[in-house]
Amino acid sequence: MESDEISALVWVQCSGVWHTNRMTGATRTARDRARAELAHEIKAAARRHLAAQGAQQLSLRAVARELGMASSALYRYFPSRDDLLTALIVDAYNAVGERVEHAVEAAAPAEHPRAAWRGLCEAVRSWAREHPHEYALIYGSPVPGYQAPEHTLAPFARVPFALLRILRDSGQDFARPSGASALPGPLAAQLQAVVEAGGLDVPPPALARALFAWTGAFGIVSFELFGQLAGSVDPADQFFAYAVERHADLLGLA
Amino acid sequence: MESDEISALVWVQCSGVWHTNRMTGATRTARDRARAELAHEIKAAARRHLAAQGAQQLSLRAVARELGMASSALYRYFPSRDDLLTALIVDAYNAVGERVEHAVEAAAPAEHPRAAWRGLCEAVRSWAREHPHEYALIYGSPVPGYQAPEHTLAPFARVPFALLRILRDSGQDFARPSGASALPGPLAAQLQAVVEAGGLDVPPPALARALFAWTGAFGIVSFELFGQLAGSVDPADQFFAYAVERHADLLGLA
DNA sequence: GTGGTGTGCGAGCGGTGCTCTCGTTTAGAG
DNA sequence: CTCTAAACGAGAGCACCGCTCGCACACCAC
Repeated sequence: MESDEISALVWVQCSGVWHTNRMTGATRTARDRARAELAHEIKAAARRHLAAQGAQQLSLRAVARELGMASSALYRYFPSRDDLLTALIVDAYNAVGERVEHAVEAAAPAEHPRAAWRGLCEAVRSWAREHPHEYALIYGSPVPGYQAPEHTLAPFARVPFALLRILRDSGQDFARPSGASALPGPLAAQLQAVVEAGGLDVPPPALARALFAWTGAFGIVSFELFGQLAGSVDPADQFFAYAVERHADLLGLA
Repeated sequence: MESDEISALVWVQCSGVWHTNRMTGATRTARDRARAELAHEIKAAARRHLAAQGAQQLSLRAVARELGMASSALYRYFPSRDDLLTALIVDAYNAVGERVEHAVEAAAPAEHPRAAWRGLCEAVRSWAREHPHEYALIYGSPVPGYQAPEHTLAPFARVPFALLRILRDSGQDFARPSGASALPGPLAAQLQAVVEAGGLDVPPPALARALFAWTGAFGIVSFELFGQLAGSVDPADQFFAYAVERHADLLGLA
């Protein structure tokens, strides 16, 4: 859920000062502890504002007011509004990732891969419905010109990696063509590059099915949260469950 | 593409003045013509800014500056920034809807339903990639607290309706169970209500498959545009084509 | 003509992100 | 222990934002 270490690292990188982090390892000075605590409080207040009104309305000045400090003091902790948002993005990725991993774990993925896939999907959707503004922050339209920093990559990848682990442990025989026709050449090559770059242990056809299921599930959740399903299947509980089963079929999960 | 009649109607409703529209029917006064022309120019300038920097950065004052007028004068035409954005949303829905309808039409949907579905998907994706900020405006995270006005519904429905027309004209025998198991009771009931409310002519199982394909295709386009596919299948041409074919299979399109 | 109405303009209000300066406090080196 | 450099919080200020209001001017129906 929290990722203060990562945020602290970001800040230290921004200010260009490294010795404070290197010095004694575990024991920190009082100032460092106060700094970490205040940064945590800033993020907590910002997260409250985010949950209440969305990223668009998140105002540094309002956060500073709530904390009883001058707005300019916030810039000692987050160099810009975008950096604060990035910290919240990382936290959100970790929150949904943790929720998903717990749900998958609880379903005993090796024995019941289909139940694990169901758990993954339900975890994503329930978290999204509980934190719609945080979901919109990470899966909605990005801030124009926003480029995700490198350290957001690992938290971002937790959900798709959980899906790939389910597939890997599902006991499928990936060598068999599994009835589906072979992938077109260019797609197979592209996916093979992904497999090698990411050190994955599923072959391209399974990766293609995983991407299909992943994008499909998130497509439904996004449409539901962003109001595109209003007037058709809203609430989407039943339709989402239906789609999850269809994807499970396509994934070959028993 | 344009929808100035609708926008004009909105404004007239907002100002509460109806006689100007009723008066002579076709012939308008010089003032009315100037008004419509200027409203059109405002939207055009706003669309340029939207395309250049996104909805977040769209500033009424900047639009006014570009048009050489005082910012307060804009409020004679659009009561608020949100109303201007709503006008752009309607235009965007109509733009993608028109593009999709042309693509479907060009594919002779009755004879080649699968090609029509391909055309629909490629039209959506190509329009989205050409107008990413406008796509984000309508399919990304909505402005917090934003409630779509009634008159946005018809433009919004053009794409899903095009898909339903393909299905209806595809010559499928909807009476046959088509191999798939029956829908769960609650989902069937929910979809039946949708069918009746919308006057649709496809049965619930086909509607479920249509929703599945619709949300799936847009899920991929959104993920691609919003950067979620960076590092895996980006650009997503090959994967998108693969997903379109899988959905075509599930839709039963020959 | 004349009065009502639509229109553009400028000033202004409260808000925003962000910068800079200034005094204070603190941590670590000598 | 002293001294210095760094970090800190506060405040003023800049440019910009959405939006409101009052005021002139131009138009149009009567």
